[in-house]
This record gives sequence, structure tokens and C-alpha cells, in this order.
Amino acid sequence: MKLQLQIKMNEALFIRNPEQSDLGKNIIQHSIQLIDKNGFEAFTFKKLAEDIGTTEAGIYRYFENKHKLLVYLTAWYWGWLEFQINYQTNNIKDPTVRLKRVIKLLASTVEDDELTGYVNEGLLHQIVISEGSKAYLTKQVGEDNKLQFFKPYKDLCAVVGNIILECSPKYKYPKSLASTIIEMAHFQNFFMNNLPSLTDFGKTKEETGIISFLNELVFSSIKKL
Amino acid sequence: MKLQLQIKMNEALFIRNPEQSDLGKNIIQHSIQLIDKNGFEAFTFKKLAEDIGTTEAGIYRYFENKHKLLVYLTAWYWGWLEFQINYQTNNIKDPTVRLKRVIKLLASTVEDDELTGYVNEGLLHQIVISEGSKAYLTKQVGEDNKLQFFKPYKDLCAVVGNIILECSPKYKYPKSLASTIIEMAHFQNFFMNNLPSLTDFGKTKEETGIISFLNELVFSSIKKL
DNA sequence: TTTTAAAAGATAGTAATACTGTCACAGATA
DNA sequence: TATCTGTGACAGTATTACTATCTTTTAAAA
Repeated sequence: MKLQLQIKMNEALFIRNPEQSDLGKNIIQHSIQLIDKNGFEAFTFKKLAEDIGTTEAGIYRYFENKHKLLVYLTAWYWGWLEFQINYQTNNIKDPTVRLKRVIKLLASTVEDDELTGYVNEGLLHQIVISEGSKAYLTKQVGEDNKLQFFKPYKDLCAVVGNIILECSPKYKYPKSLASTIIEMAHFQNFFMNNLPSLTDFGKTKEETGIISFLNELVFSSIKKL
Repeated sequence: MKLQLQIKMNEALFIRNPEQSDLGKNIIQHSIQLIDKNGFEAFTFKKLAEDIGTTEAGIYRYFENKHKLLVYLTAWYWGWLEFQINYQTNNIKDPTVRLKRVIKLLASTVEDDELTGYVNEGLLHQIVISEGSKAYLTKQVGEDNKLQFFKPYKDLCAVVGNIILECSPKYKYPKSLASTIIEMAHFQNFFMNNLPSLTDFGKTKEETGIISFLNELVFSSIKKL
């Protein structure tokens, strides 16, 4: 039997559900490739259409604009990652061990997940590192937030925040520490590879360094209470 | 006597030095206002030109494109902030006190600096919070870095990293901790005001909370060694 | 005081981007 | 057989991101 993993997406993010047609799946698959290759700024629906072999108008029938598509992709990633985290920390009782596991999952290179046919999680992970913040660093963040576009991200932060609280019920900043871990798992990776003097891992370029840093950051903050 | 503060800027960032003419100063002043008001995505040289009362071509004589202008503005900010930090921690011997002072400066609302005529530091601080990451989250980050565009940012990180090392010479991640403090001083502020559930300060919206969080994060990481 | 060169203004033009609209066709559904 | 849905094929518009040229103003050098 072949299992399939489906992430439930916010309907306001698209005009037509890309999961429900070949063209839709092509849009997701090729947009991930193109954004990863050329960056979000250089990415246009025209180029995407040419890449797929369809027309610009065809893409617009699925997504209103490229911002919504980026939000869709990042939201998908956070939803997928939360599933991964729940799955992989499922039967771990000790919250400390669970938190370490989460940090490792956040900061590790992602391998392609066989359960999701048309999404390349490895590339998507890279996109979330390099372009993910642009999904919310906009003037419309308030409206987008009202439409629940960032729910998957906020849910993931809440999950991590709750594990932190389990480890240390009296810790005062579980949410901020959670968002710090998540953002830094990505930013330290970007810095390590692009602006290495901003990190202590520029020489080795090993993500194990990032994991150690985050572990020390988190556990020295919460342990002593 | 009226003092004037000049930040030495990288010449590769502009075509003509905006500090050396009225039009140039107008470009800086009005671009800060416009980007703060409408966001970087909606900001165009045409709108800027109309705002100033000049023409598009006039702006292009100073800056190659809006990306360079954004990098210029953020670089200016980091240069100015490093000066502020050096100035305001000048005669503090205890590195712990100095580090606390730095964290406060990083996370506090900026008031307009009288020494810099045409730059509104308060607005510029907001721009750095909302748009600053876009200066380096691009495909050209490598080339831009080679041209030293991010030197002021990296210098500031180095300054903070060195204070961390002074506090705790054996701490293993001074650079990563420094970049984490700087990024989080801004991200927690953005989250607090726009995606409050990602922080523990969404109710009060007080930056004193962010300062306490960062202090605890930093000093629990480095103290125990 | 005249000469000259640089900066700024005025205007035009181009290629690409970010869309919207319409018509026609193919395949599935009723 | 009629019809509805998704897609392809075009056409078209406003805005963006520039580049080029020519003229006027300004400011310093001869």
C-alpha cells in the first residue's frame, strides 16, 4: 500500500486548489524549482508558465499573485514540518529529549519526503531559509494574518513553546524562545553559507554546529529555573 | 558650535554621493519616509521622484536601483548604531554592564538624532526592522558581500561578539550569539506588533519585555562558564 | 568677466512585469 | 445531446525599471 500525505491548506491562499489537478501540481513543483534557482525577486508567473509549458493566464487561475504563492509554499512547509515533528517525537516522554529532537529537525537539511509526490522538501527548505521571512515582512502582514495565512507557522511555534514549558514550567518567555529557535535555525544556516563571519560555523559549514549552539542557547536559558 | 555626524559610506553603493547635494539628501530623506509608509515592495523611483519634485532620471543618477538604495539605508543605520554603541558604552569598564547597555540600545525605540540633519533615525529603525533582512536575503548576497556592502552590519556583530567574549572568554559561539541578539531585537519587535502570538509581549507591547528576554537569553548562555 | 564643466530638469522611449479579458476546444457529466 | 469545467491561445493595458538625449541652471576655473 502506498501512503499519501496531504497538508490541509487555507482556502484563501489560492483561487483554485493546486492539489486537485496536474496543472496545479506542476505549478507547485516548478515554482519551488524556479524560486530556489533564481530567487523570489526574479521569479515571475511568465517564466513559471514557460517552464511548465502553459500560459501566464493559466497560473493566475490558481494564484492571485506571486506573494500568495510564496505564502502558500511556506505555509505548506510549516504544516509539513509540524507533522514531521509530531511524528518523530511521538513516543518520546522526556520533554528535554523531545526538545532536542525538535531542534535537530529544525536545523537539519531536509531530505525529499517520498510521501509527498510533487513537493521537493529539500528545495522547499532552502526557499524557507532564503525567502521565508518575505512572506510576513510586508505591509499587508496584518490583513494576511487576519486571513490566518500564518497559522501553520504560529501553530509550530506554539508546539515548540509548549515543549519548552513542559521542560521548565516557570520559564517566562516560551513563545519568544520558540520563535527565536525557529528563526535562528534558518538564519544561522543562511549566514553560515552566505555571510559566514556572522556565525561561528563559517569554516566548517556544518549544521551540527548550529544544532549545538541552539541546544546550548535553549537549555542554559531554561534549565536553571 | 554645531556638531555634525557623518557616516563614511561604501562608494560602490551609489553612483553619485547623496550626502554631497541637496537632491541627494532629499533622496535619502524622502526614501526613508516613503519606504516606511508604503513598504519596500510598493516603493518605486517614480513615486520617490514625484514626492521630491524631481524626475525618475534624477534619482537614477544617484542610485542604480532600489535594492542598492535599501542596502545604503541599512548600512547607514548599522554604521550609525555602531557609533551610538561606542559612544554610549565608552567609559563603561565592566563588560557585563556594557553588554546590557548594548542590548538596550539594540531593542529600544530610536529617537531622532539631531546630529544628522536629513536622516530620521526613528523611521529608519522601523525600516531596518521591517525591510532590513531583504538587503541580504537575495541571490546576489555573495556579490554584494564581496563589494563589502554588509561591512557595517558585520562590524557591529563583531563588536557585540567581542563584548560577549570579554564577559565569558571561553564561550564557544560569540558570533552566532551576537547575530542572534541583533536579529532578535528586531524580529521580536516585529512579531510583537504584527504577529503577537509569536512572542510573550503581545499583550503589553512593551519593548522592556524584549530587553528582559534578550538579557536572560544572553546571560544564562554565557554566565555559567 | 567670460568660459566651461558638472548637476539637474524635461522629455521620450523600451523591455519586462503584473495583471485582465475573451474565445475556443477537449473531456467529463447530466 | 446539451452543458459545464479546465485549459490553451491570444490580445491588451498599466505600471515598473530602466536608458538616452537635449536643454537649462549653477558654480567653479581661467
